[in-house]
Amino acid sequence: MLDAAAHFFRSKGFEATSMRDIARAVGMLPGSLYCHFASKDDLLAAVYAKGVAQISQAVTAAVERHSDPWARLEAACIAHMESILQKNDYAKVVVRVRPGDSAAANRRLVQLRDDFECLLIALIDDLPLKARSDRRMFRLMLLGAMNWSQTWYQPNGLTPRTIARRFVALLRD
Amino acid sequence: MLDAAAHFFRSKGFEATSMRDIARAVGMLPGSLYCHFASKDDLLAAVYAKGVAQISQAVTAAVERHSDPWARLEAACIAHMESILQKNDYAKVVVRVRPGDSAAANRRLVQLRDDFECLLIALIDDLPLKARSDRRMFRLMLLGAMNWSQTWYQPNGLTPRTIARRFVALLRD
DNA sequence: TTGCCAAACAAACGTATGTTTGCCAAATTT
DNA sequence: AAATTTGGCAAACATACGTTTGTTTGGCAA
Repeated sequence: MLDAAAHFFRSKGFEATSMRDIARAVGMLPGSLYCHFASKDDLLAAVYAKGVAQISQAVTAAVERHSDPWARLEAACIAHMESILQKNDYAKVVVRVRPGDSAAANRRLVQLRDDFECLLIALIDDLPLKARSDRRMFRLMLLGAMNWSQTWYQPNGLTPRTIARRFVALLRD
Repeated sequence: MLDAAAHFFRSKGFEATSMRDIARAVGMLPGSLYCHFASKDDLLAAVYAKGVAQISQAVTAAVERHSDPWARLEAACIAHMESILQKNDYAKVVVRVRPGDSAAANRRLVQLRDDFECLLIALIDDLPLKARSDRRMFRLMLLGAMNWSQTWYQPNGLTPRTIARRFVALLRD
């Protein structure tokens, strides 16, 4: 059920996905979904949480393999890009669905996103930048560029890995 | 009617906005909207076109006041950011609504977006970058960072103008 | 064998959706 | 002054929505 929900949320968006879509995909009747989730918003929250967890996990695992601050940031970006562009639907939902799309689950979704962003903040804090550099702006620029890539990315073009590398390179040089 | 539609499309999204919402806002009955627009998708296309036109207009006007390539790009970014963050609802809809949200109007919306992006392409082509630089990546990074700012921007924080300047500065230095 | 419980079914709930129809008054054209 | 277009009203259309209800089923523990 989570898989089906993630699939539709990421491909059609939250509002455009109906409980009937999900039920049909898993071979159940619409009402049966409510044995497992109290509401559509709850279902979204579950998918969203799993998505954030997967991104966080991929990023932390990638970061641990490096010690140089720039290498760690690059590894994080590669992991992030691969997660939201090709890995699976859960991570994609996190970028595609706005927390505000579900008034009921809004707070939980924002909280999940914020938790994840702490990872990036720490990585950028470790960077040897000029004293004047605006690290917050650095983060917002990088994360924005990455997340927006879901809009234009095509599987037959550049790989998520090289896109991530070039983004980091553009900021480093 | 366009104003009301733009307002709801930008604040609630396309799917979550009903024709009744728009009709109520302009003091008409739902059916009366169809005297002016053949469908909800047509209404979106009209709003979207006006939004793209406003951004393009603001950007070209700003660019004309400068001759230095970097100054021109910065002016363009400032105009873009002010358009999509504070000016009016039409421009905001262009960033908020995905062309795919309306299957019927998809092609027209994508076309409009592409037309606008040509402006940025030309500006970046004029930049004195190292020969190896990936200008396409440069553009996607900058545009992505700017468009995504709609997610985190708060009116009481940094102004769109300074955000744009810092984005450009991060890429130049 | 009994009792229980979770999970799913079958069917409907009330409401909201985009859209269509027939009509009418005011404005515009002839 | 007559004819015609325009723009909106009133009401309904058919469908889709998230959710609830009462009931049935399979499996497990006492």
